[in-house]
Amino acid sequence: MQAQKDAVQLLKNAGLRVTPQREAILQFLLDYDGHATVDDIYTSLQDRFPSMSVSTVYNTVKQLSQVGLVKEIGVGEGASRFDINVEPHHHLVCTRCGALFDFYLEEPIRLSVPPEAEGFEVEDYHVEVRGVCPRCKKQQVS
Amino acid sequence: MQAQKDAVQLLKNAGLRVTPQREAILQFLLDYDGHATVDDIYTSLQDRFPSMSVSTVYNTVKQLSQVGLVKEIGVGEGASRFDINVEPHHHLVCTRCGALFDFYLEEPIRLSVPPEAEGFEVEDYHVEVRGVCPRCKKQQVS
DNA sequence: ACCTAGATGAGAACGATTCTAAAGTACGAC
DNA sequence: GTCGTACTTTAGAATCGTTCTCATCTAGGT
Ligand SMILES: [Mn+2]
Ligand SMILES: [Mn+2]
Ligand SMILES: [Zn+2]
Ligand SMILES: [Zn+2]
Repeated sequence: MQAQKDAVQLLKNAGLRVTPQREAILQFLLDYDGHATVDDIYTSLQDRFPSMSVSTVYNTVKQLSQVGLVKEIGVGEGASRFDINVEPHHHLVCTRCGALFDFYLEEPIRLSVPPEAEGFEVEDYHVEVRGVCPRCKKQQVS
Repeated sequence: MQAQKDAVQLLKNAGLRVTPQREAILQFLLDYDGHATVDDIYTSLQDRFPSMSVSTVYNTVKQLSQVGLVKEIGVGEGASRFDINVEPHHHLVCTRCGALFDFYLEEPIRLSVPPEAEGFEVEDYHVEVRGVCPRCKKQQVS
């Protein structure tokens, strides 16, 4: 009885037109275990959509973000990553290999806003924890 | 008796060669109230160094970061910003105008690391709070 | 079946950053 | 003070991720 993660239905519910490319991109993200870049998506779908443009991937992930089906994560260097996990959560970033891991805060942050930002209206926040992932730690020389 | 923020001395102490460009860039950041981009620095020093290359600014801020004299802040879209405030602190980012404000956490975060990231070695972290700054709130239509 | 707002595809354009290679300079050694 | 050399600067090309343009195509309502 649990909500089926059907790409077509999700698109329809979001009020987006269902195209083969959109369906494939959303399905890819639903199946993908991790935080895919546009290029990850693009290359993975080359076989099935040899003529799909990289613009289409950009357009699609942007719209999926706008309707809240995915979340864009821009950490450190390089390309944005797209996260099918849209719950509020945060990320560990490996400074060696760029790997990303989800994590959750045990309690929400409490911040002291400086006078010059008095009245700042908080929408949301994201914590980026940098460090060395277990895999890179193992391979370390030192 | 307080530590003089002399650009030349800071460079020497950091073991960096003192060049006019470096001195000017570091001095600019010391005087600048905020979070300057490479282009901010570059354009502001055009008068004094008409032939300075943008590469020099990139090279210099990278080295200043490496020796810990400045901190590179990469929030959201657009160009990196460079922060002369190297104490651990975090940022409010205006999603309308891009303005950046410092803030401090009242207490350090406590995170629950998922099993697949077991053993992740934390180096540091940065909290990016998105929202609407007081100025943009005032100008708002709604 | 038809119409049209919206989507796609190819490639150009863009902004930020890095790279390259040649010419210039800081600074330690003498 | 002069010299040598390792480091720095410069201009421009190159790269990377992303956005834009516009002609063609199509999903989905009528
Ligand atoms: Mn995530
Ligand atoms: Mn700051
Ligand atoms: Zn790693
Ligand atoms: Zn603002």
